[in-house]
Amino acid sequence: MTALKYSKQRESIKHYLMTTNEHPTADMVYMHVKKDFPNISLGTVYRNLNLLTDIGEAVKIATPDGGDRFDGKVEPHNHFLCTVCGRLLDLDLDMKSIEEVNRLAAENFDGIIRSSSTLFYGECSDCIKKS
Amino acid sequence: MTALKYSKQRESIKHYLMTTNEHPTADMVYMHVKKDFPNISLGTVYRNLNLLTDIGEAVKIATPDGGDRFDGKVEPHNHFLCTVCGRLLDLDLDMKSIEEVNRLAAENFDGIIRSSSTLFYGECSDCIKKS
DNA sequence: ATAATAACAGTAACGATTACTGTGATTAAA
DNA sequence: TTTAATCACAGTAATCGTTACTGTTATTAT
Repeated sequence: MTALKYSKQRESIKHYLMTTNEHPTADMVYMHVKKDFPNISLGTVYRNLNLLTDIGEAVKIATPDGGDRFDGKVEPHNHFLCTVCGRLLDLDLDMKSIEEVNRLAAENFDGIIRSSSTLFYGECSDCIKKS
Repeated sequence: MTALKYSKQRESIKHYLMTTNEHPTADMVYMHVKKDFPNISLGTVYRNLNLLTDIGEAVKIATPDGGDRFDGKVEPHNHFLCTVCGRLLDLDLDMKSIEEVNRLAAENFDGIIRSSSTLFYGECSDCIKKS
């Protein structure tokens, strides 16, 4: 209900999220945005990341190894976590497949499924080359 | 490499994980096991949960809302997080569907996919009834 | 311009998790 | 079945990611 007020800092955070595919942690966002706003506060980064997530302009990705990652790509898609190097990569399934999974899941389930997020595990191409 | 030594505490933690479907947090495990071992340490719970996870006798589930959950059911299956009440429930897809998803994902992906974990979001049946 | 207030920087507090330390339990070997 | 080695423990301190607080600054509506 409270009006949303513009800020350069939020603009910068959002721009970074939308132009990177690094799936940065809050701290990575902080370090990056610091280049343009040397005295930005980490709290500001967290507040804006959560704000952007709440209004649907960013996505929060939980991983079993430490802090959350953020993504400026809000269209439904999935992620791959390399168990060797720890990198988080985009993994696009076409919408049909995603919807199909949700439909299959709904068959044996006694509630309403609104969305889903799949995290795939394995070895990324870079780590395969090195081994 | 270092030998694994038996302990009643680990036994109890593992037993609880295997017989509940609550997907407890570390703290919930702590409070439960405390009934049998009143002076067990929370550190012991964490150490053993991680140990069990490492040796494949438990699974750690990351959720975007706070602490990790643990599951003694290690066969591949997925989970549903109710966005209303916050409960985490099992959601079984048959193996065929899971494998199919992994196969579909592998088609557009340049690495090896070993496993996947899908978190579904929506409203559980209890919360639907109440609304 | 002015007033109202959202957003900020800086910092303190918090909750979840891990690391450390000295003690006790389990295991393998004598 | 003692002994010796060491893993696991309880208890506590430290760390890490995140959120909350406070006084100041920037944005917006009047």
